[in-house]
Amino acid sequence: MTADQKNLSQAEWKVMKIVWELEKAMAREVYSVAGERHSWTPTTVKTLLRRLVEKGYVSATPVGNGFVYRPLKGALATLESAADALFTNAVAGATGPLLARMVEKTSLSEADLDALQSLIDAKKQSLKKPPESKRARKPDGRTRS
Amino acid sequence: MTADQKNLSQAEWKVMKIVWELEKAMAREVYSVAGERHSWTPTTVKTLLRRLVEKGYVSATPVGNGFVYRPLKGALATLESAADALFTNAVAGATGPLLARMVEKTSLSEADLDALQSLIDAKKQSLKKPPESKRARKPDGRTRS
DNA sequence: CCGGAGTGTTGACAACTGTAGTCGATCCGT
DNA sequence: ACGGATCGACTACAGTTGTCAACACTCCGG
Repeated sequence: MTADQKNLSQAEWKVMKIVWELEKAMAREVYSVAGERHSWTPTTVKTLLRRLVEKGYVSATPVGNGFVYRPLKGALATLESAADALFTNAVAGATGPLLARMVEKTSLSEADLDALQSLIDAKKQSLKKPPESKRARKPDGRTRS
Repeated sequence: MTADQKNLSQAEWKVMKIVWELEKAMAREVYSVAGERHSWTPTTVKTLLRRLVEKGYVSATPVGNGFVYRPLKGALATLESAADALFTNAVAGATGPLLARMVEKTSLSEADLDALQSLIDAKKQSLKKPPESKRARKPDGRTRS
């Protein structure tokens, strides 16, 4: 599915980031951004770009002499699976503190914070109330004790 | 620093996880756990273990014919820097949703949730109150009322 | 004291990464 | 139409990673 078989290497991630940022990027742009951001020669970027196409992360639609590169996988989804992998390596019990640190050192918008808060509230609820499986109960709120 | 120059590869992470779990592990144990967990031959594990020692992630104190392996870097710290790297690859604005997803799909204890909640509350505060940054109100007294 | 069992060391090797040069095709301005 | 600027394809190459087999060494039980 939206899953990615092939993993990205660090350098590839950097290029992907640029592609995601540009949304639809022409070689030139990618080269220059990558150039000043990582001091990579154009050739290096070309190679990485090619590998990304091979791995199916970006599409290259021909236009003019070259291509226009476009991300095929969403940034969020990709990051998510990377995060998943990370948590897989986490020793049981370390996930909590880990998340805490991450929340701590990441600058978030108010909306993000709100979202997280509700998430947490919800989780707390399902902890208190025994894992009654599908709490189909639509959040009509007032669970009033 | 507690920082790690060398990065761990996936396979290495898996071994590290075992070492962290065992806390102090003898070859035998690592081999067997790794064996049934990833169907690796002992030799493979030996190699990984050696590389981990080289990279400074585990110590090998001689005992008997072999060694006792012990983690040198804490699991949390290591995970943390991995998480850091991950966020570095994140496109601006994706961090919030990413964290949300992570919190969502991770099972957390009540304590963890509480911790996160306070973190979030704190963050919200500092957002509302102008980023007056270092409000290092040091009790040198007389802030004059 | 000896031999088997368990360990670490070496050596291998293919695939994947990080970086980049060279070359021929192509496009645009003049 | 021509030449310079671009661009992608191909090639290269050292270093890292994933997996192991062979071999040599040490320790314990008999």
